Amino acid sequence: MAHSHIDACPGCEVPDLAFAAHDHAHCSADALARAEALVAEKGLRLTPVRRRVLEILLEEHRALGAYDVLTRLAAEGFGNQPPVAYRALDFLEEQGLAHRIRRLNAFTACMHPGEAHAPAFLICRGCNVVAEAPAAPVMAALQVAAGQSGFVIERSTIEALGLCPNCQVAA
Amino acid sequence: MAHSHIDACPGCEVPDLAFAAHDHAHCSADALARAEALVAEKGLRLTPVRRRVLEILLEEHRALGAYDVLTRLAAEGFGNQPPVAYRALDFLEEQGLAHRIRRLNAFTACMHPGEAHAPAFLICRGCNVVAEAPAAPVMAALQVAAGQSGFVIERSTIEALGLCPNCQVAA
DNA sequence: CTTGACATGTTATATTATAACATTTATACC
DNA sequence: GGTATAAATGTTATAATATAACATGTCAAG
Ligand SMILES: [Zn+2]
Ligand SMILES: [Zn+2]
Ligand SMILES: [Zn+2]
Ligand SMILES: [Zn+2]
Repeated sequence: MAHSHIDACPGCEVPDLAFAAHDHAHCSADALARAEALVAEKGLRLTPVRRRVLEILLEEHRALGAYDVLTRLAAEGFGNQPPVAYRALDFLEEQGLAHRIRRLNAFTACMHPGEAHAPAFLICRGCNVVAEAPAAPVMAALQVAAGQSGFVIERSTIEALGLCPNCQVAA
Repeated sequence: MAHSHIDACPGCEVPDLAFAAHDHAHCSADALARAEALVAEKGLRLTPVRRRVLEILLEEHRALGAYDVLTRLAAEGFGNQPPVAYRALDFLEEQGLAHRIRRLNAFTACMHPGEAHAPAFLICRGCNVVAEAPAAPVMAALQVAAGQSGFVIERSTIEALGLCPNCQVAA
């Protein structure tokens, strides 16, 4: 690889910078490479459909609906029925390579697959960009709130809707 | 009212106790009374459908799908088409009398309407109970995470899926 | 009592998601 | 290589969730 990914890497290691101008080709290529490594390591297969769906999601810091993905797949000669898209998306989500954004009924690529992370998302209603934010403190606070009633958290959904810096200026 | 609601009131003022045995008739009656007061104060109308939908949601600490609500309404002589349920649910949500649980595509009554609160939800996958948890610290942490990238939060979704104390024992 | 705003009823359709089964493709073993 | 096995994909059909658009009804103000 061209450089260390332990260090800051706009739009990739510091995903909040999804809102800022950055070398997105790098984001995308890097996430794909990590995904391939991760899947190989687990003895799983990043088949053509799965890989293509991931590439499509990686094109932008946005979330795509399953049917948007399906349209793209169909145009490229893959199956054109919903399960084709849903199965690939489900696989990617299970492997932590994509995330479901519940507020949007849509999916977005994970920009740092392999790193243990409980994701929190910032969704801009102006430009539709979706960014992953550092969620450890948020999760910790949620654990505390849950723990007070003896509730054990298994999965959590943390999504914030609002305006990114650019879109605040525009408004 | 029978007692002060500033003090602790299981299942109502301390909604995490939705998981515990409590006087739920009290929960329900109190939330409904508050809702009526709140709506009157705003010069809005808690019409028969809206009121009935709220009552239905208040029956249990669970979330109901719009079509579940619709079935109930239809059986009681209200309209039997989706907009009847969705409009009432949307009204209740806008007025803070009900909350949408995105993970479940369902709606749950707010157990302390009128109090300013950014809701966080604990969803038990064993018994399907949904509890509101104190979310201020969670929101604060999320604000910090968002603020670092200049993102301004307008609305947020915080939902945790897991097991309540009872269901942990059962498992 | 009429007007205007709000609420409800109704028809139709859009959007999102899954069940069930057939077919193909890749892997494991001989 | 050739078969058994598992995994993935394709396909048909349908379920579940949600909204657009317009007609009708209700209510309170003037
Ligand atoms: Zn990028
Ligand atoms: Zn934006
Ligand atoms: Zn209760
Ligand atoms: Zn439970």
